[in-house]
Amino acid sequence: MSKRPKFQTPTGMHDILPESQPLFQRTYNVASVIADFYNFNKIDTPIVESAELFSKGVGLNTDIVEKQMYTFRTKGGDYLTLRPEFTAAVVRAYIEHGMFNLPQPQKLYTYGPLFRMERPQAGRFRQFHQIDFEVFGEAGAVIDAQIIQISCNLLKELKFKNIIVEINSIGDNQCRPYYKKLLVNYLRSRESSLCVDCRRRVKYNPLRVLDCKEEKCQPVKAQAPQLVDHLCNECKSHFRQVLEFLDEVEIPYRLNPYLVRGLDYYTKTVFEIFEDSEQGQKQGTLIGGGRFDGLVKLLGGPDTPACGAAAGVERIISFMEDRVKQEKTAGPAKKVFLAQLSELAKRKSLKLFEEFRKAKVPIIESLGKDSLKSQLRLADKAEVTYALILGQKEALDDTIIIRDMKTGKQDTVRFEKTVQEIQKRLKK
RNA sequence: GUGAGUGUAGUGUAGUGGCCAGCACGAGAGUUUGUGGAACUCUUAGCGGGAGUUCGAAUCUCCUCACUCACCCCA
Repeated sequence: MSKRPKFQTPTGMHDILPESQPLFQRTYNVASVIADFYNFNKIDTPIVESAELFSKGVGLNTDIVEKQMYTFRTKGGDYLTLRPEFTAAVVRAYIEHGMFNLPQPQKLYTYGPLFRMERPQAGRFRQFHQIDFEVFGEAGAVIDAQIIQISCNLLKELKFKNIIVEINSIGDNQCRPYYKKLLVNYLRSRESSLCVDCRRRVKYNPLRVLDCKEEKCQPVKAQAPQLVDHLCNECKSHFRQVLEFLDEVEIPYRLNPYLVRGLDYYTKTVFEIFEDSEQGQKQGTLIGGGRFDGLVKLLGGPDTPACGAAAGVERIISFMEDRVKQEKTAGPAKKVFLAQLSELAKRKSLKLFEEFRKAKVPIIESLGKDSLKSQLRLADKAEVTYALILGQKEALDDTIIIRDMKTGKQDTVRFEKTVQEIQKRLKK
């Protein structure tokens, strides 16, 4: 790189430059249209929340809370945290505003920046964006399926072709504790065959062992008791129903008994959606989510079932980038360029520009430039259809030249008819 | 937090101990008088930083910083 600039974006954080704005815009637009169709209402929550909201909501011994939160102390002595995820914040809002008193279900969506202090790498940043959907007050398996369907539709609308849903059920407070015991007992018996990390995991987060990619642990994993086999009746039938609904809407899914998510609040259904390709493997989860029936109560609200999903905007966009390179990246092309020459013309140009604004005709100016040549060069680069040339002579005569940039044909028209004349020509 | 790799103008690159660190694209100005797209000319701007080895360092060593990638975990 060049001489290192004095100021740079902090590690893992990025400027979203003009050229990538259209992609973000498009993604958010598609999400909004979908959210609107499925009757989700938009909500925005603050970027900072009480630190405790996340430690309690997400879970004290999750990685996110343990080492990834940006937490700071206010003058008053409160601890605030840059939100590392949406769900806890949206749940807080749901409770705080008594939305449980409104007709259920309440469907909410939001999008914006999130912060996690991890080492950045492909598809992972310290400031990143998610689009988040949450449904409150509906316990039925249809909702789980619908959330997954919405997630898939979002990707489909953004032209993803080979997406695959991985799904699992991690039970609820009835069956999970029992299963955990079973698993721990099993793992203890095989402890010597586990990798170093997993031996530690057995103690504080045994489910995570199922996630381990160490070769050493694979055989142990393979023989481990599976959660699916030990679900209570309710969870079992819930899971079966979710799958039946997915079959119904023909969403391709893959059962992954090892899918465990890193956030403590999940119950029953958990899922992750990937692009089914090599790059997809590297980039990781595009959309992840699941049911969290205990969270509202945990955070002080009434016992309320809920289910949601969150989409990683940067990850989605990184797939779209290659595709979009083929398409035209330029924004809507402007059609008219205003070139001027001399002080008098400059003054009149300033006024003329305003008339174009009032008429809502997009136009590019070049008031800072003096030579006509460089102005026309700009007009050429901008690929406009017409250039307006206002020189000393025209300014004095109250006329203006309209140049057709394609044919090079020029007409002189009355200055006060400029906007009118351009509008007429653009209509053709 | 652990490990690996990379670091030359705005961008992409050449240059592995020694001639003013080249090239391309970009950007800006211009090639007689007020007219773009081509050509030509000029300008612009760089060895991430620091220390060391050496007569001499972009090049070797060390430190540091940054970026990238992987582990972990996740969107």
